[in-house]
Amino acid sequence: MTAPVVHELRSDARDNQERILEVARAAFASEGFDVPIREIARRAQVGVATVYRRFPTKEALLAAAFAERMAACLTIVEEGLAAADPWQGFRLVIERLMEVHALDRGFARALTSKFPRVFDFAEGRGRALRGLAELLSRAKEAGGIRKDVVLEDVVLALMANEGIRADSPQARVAASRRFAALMIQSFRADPAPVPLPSPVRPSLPISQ
Amino acid sequence: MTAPVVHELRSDARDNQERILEVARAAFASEGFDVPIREIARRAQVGVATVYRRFPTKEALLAAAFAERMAACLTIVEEGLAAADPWQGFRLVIERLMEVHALDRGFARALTSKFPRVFDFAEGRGRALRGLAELLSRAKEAGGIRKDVVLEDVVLALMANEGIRADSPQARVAASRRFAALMIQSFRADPAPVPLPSPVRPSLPISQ
DNA sequence: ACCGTATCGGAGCACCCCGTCCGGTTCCCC
DNA sequence: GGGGAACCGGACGGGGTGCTCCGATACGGT
Repeated sequence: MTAPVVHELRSDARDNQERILEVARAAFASEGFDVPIREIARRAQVGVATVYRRFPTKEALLAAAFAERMAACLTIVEEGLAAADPWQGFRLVIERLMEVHALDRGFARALTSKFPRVFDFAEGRGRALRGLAELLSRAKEAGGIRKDVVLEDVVLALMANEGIRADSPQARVAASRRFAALMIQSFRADPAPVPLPSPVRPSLPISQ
Repeated sequence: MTAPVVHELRSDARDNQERILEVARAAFASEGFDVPIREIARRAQVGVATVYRRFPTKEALLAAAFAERMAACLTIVEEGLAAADPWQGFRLVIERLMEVHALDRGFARALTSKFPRVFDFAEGRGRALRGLAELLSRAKEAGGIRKDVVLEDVVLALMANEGIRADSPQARVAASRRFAALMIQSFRADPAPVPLPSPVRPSLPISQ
């Protein structure tokens, strides 16, 4: 479903495919999904045609590269649903989703971009959103979250998180952590302010 | 300073320049700043060379097109500083800045992107940020905003706002309005939750 | 060791982008 | 209205991207 059939491949072809996927994941994660296929082929020490033989289009490569990220997101949501305290579960899910998105720019963009093609993203995204909706509903019922917060607000927050840029992945994660705390604060029903993680310096040249 | 000299231009050249700027502003606002120069020339009913004659590089055209948006941002900040209640001023500034950014995708991206070249953006951005810092400081002192909120958080919020996508400019503005309210809520020192504007549906296909 | 065949990989195609060149056109002043 | 300078705009060069073709290569069963 996610990875192409590896069974009947020759050994060198299998090695190449694995190397291509590894390289593609790393490239898309750090540089976003506009990395040229040629560049991925070069880094995987492989010809362009070899990439296209395994992944007939760039979109297919993107889908394959992001499949495990999507699985990670679904796992995060399910773990959140399994948490004893729905409020804590919700909080954790937001934090962890934002961290995944911060770690992989390409995945985040792909997720919130509407790809017309096959791309089983729609299905995974739908499942994740349904899980989020359920979690949100429970957290609201338990009194942890304002009643007037809707699922669309959570989506809004996740999209917004994607707009955050920073120079390094670490800086992005730190910024996302702070941002997650701020958003959660604004969702919270309990009026008492919660402590925030340490502030971060975004990539903008501030005051100069 | 912002617009090139118009004085010694022939009448047709002046007309063309104005039409190019108009078209460029509209195009960059609605489609982001990766609109091809050819396309702008076509819409302005002008040859490519004519665009390049007035604006020697695409960056120059961007700078010229965004100059008035930058002025608008500075005006917004100054009006916020002039407000009697620093908290209300801060609130209004955030809301209005986010609205401007939502209305002009290209400008938002240009602002938070670090252009290496001339681009007097750095100066305007610096002034805006200093104003924001002053406003934030006053609002904190007046007790409207949490003491642990720093200027970087405001920048974070503005960058995040840029990540919000929607199908139409109206939808973007509505989404930004909601987002601004959420962020302001999280900055607020007063524990009582404030009402939010009506929820919005982001461009993501939700639950499907 | 050998050979058929799956696989490889670089050259090549079609397209799009930014920015320039130069012959033709238009304005403006007299 | 006429001439010269300012101006226009399509064609062009250089570079980049997704994707394909086909001769060269390497695997692996015999």
